[in-house]
Amino acid sequence: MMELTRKGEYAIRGILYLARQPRGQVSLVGEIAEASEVPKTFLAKILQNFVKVGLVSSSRGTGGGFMLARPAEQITLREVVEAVEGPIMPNRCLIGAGTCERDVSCPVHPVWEKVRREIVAILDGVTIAELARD
Amino acid sequence: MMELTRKGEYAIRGILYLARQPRGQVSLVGEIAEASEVPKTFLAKILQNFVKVGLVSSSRGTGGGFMLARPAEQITLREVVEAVEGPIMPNRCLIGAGTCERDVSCPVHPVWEKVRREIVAILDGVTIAELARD
DNA sequence: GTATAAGAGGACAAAAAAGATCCACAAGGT
DNA sequence: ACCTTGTGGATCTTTTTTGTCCTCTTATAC
Repeated sequence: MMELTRKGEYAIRGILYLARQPRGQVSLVGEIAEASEVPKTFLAKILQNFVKVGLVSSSRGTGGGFMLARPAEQITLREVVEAVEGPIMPNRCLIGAGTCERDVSCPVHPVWEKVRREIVAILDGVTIAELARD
Repeated sequence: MMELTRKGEYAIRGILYLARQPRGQVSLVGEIAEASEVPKTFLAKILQNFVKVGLVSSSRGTGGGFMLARPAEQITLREVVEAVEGPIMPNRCLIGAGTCERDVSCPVHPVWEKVRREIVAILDGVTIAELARD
């Protein structure tokens, strides 16, 4: 239960690689993939997610590649995880058959909400910079 | 990411049904399934899990069925979830390709450990009795 | 002791999600 | 033009989730 997927793991590995490069240095998918031991084509998709949410910037053609779009100190672990896994959402909720659209008559709803907030708080409190300096 | 499965939801619904029955009253799978809107055969499996970990007791034959093995006040949400989903484990860990058997050289490990502890603490703090009284 | 009424356990099937790959295309550099 | 590198879509495989079925065991009732 409640497990980070491979995609999430790969995402973290990938962004840590970028965070460890000298400022302004671009890296190629292949290079990141090899160093992080992540399947190259899969990592390419992950990097696209990063670009889409503005965590990473990319450029094409010769001399192109990827680099962080902001300093690693300003990227939280939560952003990285959510970029590839979507919003943290431990519930989906129960009781009766209802889709449980917001608490009404669902006793467990508040518990999951609390869990969500805690996880978010923890992940928001960790920056990629901290993690990158091992 | 980090989502409770249907099985977990069904498990909670099922045990809440049992918790709402008068002390000593046994319930049939079919009855619990219908009231909780859970597929009967699937619920049967879930109840087996409960029996295996000692949360619920069962008896066969005429007049048989299921009932809580202990008062609902002494059953935590965590026990229910773990009975069907296994231990709460948000990581599986990263960095390099290693299986990451315990922290050595894995910067994110402590973060997942913290997440795990928080979730466990929250779920341990909620009893089925509380949830059952709606 | 035979019929009946449960749950137990295993095998299996369908559907969904995760994990991974490929290819045609776009954009930038030489 | 041609090469290099990312983009986006389609597709494929594997694993996990979700769900069913069938046979066996245990217990009660007649």
